[in-house]
Amino acid sequence: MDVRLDDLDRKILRELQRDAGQSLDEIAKEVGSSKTPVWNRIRKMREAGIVGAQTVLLDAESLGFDACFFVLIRTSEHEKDWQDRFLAALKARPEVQEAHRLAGDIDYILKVRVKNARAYDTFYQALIAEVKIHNVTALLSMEELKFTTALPL
Amino acid sequence: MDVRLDDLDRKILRELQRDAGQSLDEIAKEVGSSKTPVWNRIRKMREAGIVGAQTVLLDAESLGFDACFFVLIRTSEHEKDWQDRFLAALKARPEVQEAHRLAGDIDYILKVRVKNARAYDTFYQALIAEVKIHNVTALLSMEELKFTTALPL
DNA sequence: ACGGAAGCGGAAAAACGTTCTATCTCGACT
DNA sequence: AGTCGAGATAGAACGTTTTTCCGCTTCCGT
Repeated sequence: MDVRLDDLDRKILRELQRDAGQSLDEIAKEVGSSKTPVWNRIRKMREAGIVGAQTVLLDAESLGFDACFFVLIRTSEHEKDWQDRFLAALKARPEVQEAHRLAGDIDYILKVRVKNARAYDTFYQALIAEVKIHNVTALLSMEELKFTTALPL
Repeated sequence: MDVRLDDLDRKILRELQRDAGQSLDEIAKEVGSSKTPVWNRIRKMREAGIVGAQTVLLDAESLGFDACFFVLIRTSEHEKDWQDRFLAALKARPEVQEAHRLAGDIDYILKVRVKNARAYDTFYQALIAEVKIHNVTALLSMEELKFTTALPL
């Protein structure tokens, strides 16, 4: 079920990333093809899991989300059970927008988006009450200089 | 130009975040309204800049982007001119998916998505050749535990 | 050169976005 | 309390887009 992508596929993906709202005709014109092949290729890439969710990006600030933290986590616990509970806690909390397990010194990094610093503290207290964490450093974002979900194809 | 959001607006935004591909009828049924108000409200929120770009999320791994780094940057330069050049460099590089200016000890954090560790090194060398940076720490992601662009409304 | 599979462009059918209009709701004012 | 007006709503109407279908071409293996 794997799909080998050619140049046309990549052009289509580029267009979809740029604006998923445009019509097939527009995409077809842009990539130099016609409607049917564009449609078939998108369908295949969807089935293959290359193309995932279609979404809109909302402006966090105008919705009152004024604080964004990057949270660096060190833990002394490395058993499976602890990991499972930690992961479940992260997935259950919508303010956690991103979570990565890292190589090296620091074990995890989270990106947490909340309404204000107090909301972050509430989140933080709830998290450390739920799972044991050795060391936490929070980095507060003052300004989002760049944000994109697009991959450079 | 500001829009005060009511409960219906938030329901619509929640649906759009969940799946921006569904039809107006589906959204209307889900939020308990009809097509026209849903359409008008989305249009207004678009104009107000609350609703931004519509995009698809692609699977980075199946497209060969196997490495993701978080880059912590300290600099000794804090003049306007340096900042401008640094910002321009970040915006020009598509592998930089996210960049924040931070409060405190560390000045900037970047999220950099590349095909492999070598590609990261290429990026890193190019960046430090372009702008003077005092200290850099790269955190390598082993596993993306969670990713969402959705805000918790 | 031939056969077959895969991909293509264009046409038809179904679904959808967008506009319009009449109706409804709700708050302000007398 | 009653009335008026602004703004929002449901539903129908219209034009566009998606999705399916089909015949044609291209390309590869034999």
